[in-house]
Amino acid sequence: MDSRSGRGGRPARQADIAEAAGVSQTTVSLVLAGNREGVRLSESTRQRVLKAAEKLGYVPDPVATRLASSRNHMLGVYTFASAFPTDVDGFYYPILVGVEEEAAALGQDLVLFTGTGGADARAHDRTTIRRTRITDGCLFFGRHIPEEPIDWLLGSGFPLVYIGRRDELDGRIPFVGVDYVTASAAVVDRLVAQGHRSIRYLREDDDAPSSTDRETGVLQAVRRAGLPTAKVVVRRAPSDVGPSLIAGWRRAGVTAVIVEETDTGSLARALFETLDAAGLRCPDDLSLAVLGRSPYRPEASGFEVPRRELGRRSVRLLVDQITAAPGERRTAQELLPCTPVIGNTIGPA
Amino acid sequence: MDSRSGRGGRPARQADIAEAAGVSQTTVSLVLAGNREGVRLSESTRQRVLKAAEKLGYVPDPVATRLASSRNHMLGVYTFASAFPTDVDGFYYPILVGVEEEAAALGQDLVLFTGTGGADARAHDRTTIRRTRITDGCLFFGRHIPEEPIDWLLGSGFPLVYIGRRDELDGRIPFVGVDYVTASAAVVDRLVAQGHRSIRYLREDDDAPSSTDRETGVLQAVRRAGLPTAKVVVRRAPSDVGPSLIAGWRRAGVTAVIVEETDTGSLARALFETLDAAGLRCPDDLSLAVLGRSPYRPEASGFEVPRRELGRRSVRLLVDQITAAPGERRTAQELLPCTPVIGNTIGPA
DNA sequence: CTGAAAGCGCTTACAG
DNA sequence: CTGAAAGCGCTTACAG
Repeated sequence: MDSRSGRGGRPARQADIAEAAGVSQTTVSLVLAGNREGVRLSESTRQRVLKAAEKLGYVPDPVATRLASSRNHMLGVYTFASAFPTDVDGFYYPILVGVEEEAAALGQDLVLFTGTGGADARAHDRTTIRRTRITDGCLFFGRHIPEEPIDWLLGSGFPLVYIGRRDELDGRIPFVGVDYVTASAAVVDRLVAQGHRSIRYLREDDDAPSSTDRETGVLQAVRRAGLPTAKVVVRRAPSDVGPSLIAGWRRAGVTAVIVEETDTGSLARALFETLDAAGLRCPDDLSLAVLGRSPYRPEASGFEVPRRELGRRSVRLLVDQITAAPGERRTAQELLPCTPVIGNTIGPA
Repeated sequence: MDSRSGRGGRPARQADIAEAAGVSQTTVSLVLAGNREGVRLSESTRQRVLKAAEKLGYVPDPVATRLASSRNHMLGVYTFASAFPTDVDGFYYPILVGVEEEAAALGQDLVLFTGTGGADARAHDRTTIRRTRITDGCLFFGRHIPEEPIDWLLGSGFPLVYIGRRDELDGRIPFVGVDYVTASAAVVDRLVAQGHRSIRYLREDDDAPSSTDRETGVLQAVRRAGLPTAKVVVRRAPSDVGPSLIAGWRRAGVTAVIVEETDTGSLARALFETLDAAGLRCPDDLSLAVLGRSPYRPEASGFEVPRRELGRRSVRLLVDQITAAPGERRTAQELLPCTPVIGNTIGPA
């Protein structure tokens, strides 16, 4: 049995222990903090304090601890995506799973910053973003990034890691990204090896790094194959993907189409639906490759983004940043390789 | 342009604003807190303070706010389940989605308490659980509940809501649960209406309320139908579900089997696999009903647990508890109805 | 080896 | 209408 609390039914504090053990509150703090170097306490005092703490059912107040010291073993997760990953089929969910796994493994709690009302109504301003400072460090993600508040956070020395490559702010943003360039080039290589000479790459009309990198990889490989790059890249909003686009390609002798699958997922989907509606089958009528795996056609050829690993590594990098001495903290940026997906939509030209 | 911070590059505090505006820090706090009743401030002071705050890019420190006051608009999520919902197919994920949606709608951030290392190694003791107090209130879930720390939290007046019905601690635990009794009885009614007279109910050998309630509903309906209840309930560990069990039922003339789908999901799965292995088809050879929807056989007849709604309502109840005056806070307990699933595994006896 | 004091950044009576 | 002071529960120099 224990008394379960300090005076008045509230949870016991260090002061209650101090009183019970006949020592100062400072001493209690010292004892409970464990063996900090340079501090020596008599064994008898230690025991008395420990016993009193046990008896009173003492548990440190995490809020006070955080205010007075610096670490609280909480990591933030903040998203600039239009929808927080509440969607079961969402692009972000596997990333979150990885984040959660690694956080648990490293003994960190997670704070999901969702509280600003509807995702759309949300202003990613400084006030909103500064709330992340309640944590030891924060993970950010989303296709686009508001530079000002991130700059501000970074400038204040707050540890953060972006999930996804970022080149804003003179490359000062630490991130764990995906090597879309290499993966995308490999897809083109595969098509070329199958004899395809007239290829189109359908991409979103939106310049997030993940899209830009895919395009870079595609063009690199096209050039390397000695093919003309002029008409390869086709920018389209999902709503502008229709029968006439496909018909035009076929007239031009196009034999393979590549499409990107991003966090919005709608462009690839629009293409699949248009192909289906036109009665075209892949790879019989046309070879198809997807840069990233689509839930609507998981068997398509292309590559898979290591989303879970992305989450895990981001957490590890963030914890590294938090742990590193502020002086020696360098901008850490890493890229993860994608896994090729053989699939069944690429055939000979 | 603004100076972005107080002196020395650190984020601005109220004291910095006070200095800049030539008022006291108290006044700054008063102004920024908005219109608290009984406090009147001259418009000119207000404006000066607001202007200075804006200029310095002031954002309140949530930790300090929480320590000094009581609310910080963060809700906790804590699980006693053996696995935190990191599993994509996990039972808990839809609940979490509901929690997140509603939290966002109500302007609350979410803290996921995952940080105690591996789920199994985790000791749900007071120290671990008290960390939830960093939030305004916390959601708990999992089949089993360690009474002592929950009692302790409850006793300290900390708002909490259990996701799932609970009758421990003399019914003092607020919860949002599922009406398994009614839903399970309805399933039996359906079987009886189809002429089934010899029914077996396969359940886990584990007494969580969700299992107990299903059994209660099943037995209620069996009794109501004037059928013997003696042999209806069969308790089995998933590993003990095999061909001999099924063979025995068939010899005994059993025409319908009901199985529960819980958060572990393994018992229903074991049954499906055994039926498949035995080459039995439902409803041709045997009618089958699942109490809860299984990802392994979503088309099975039975009912669907309103998991997303469970999450949403839990958040609402929790926020109600937080908002209510401590005195008038009553134990709030509610049960949600399940959605019947017609399915294709029930046929005439 | 131990304690008194200041401080983390706020809120909240309590005075004027 | 505004300010000085105490307090939330800790940690961390700084003295002894």
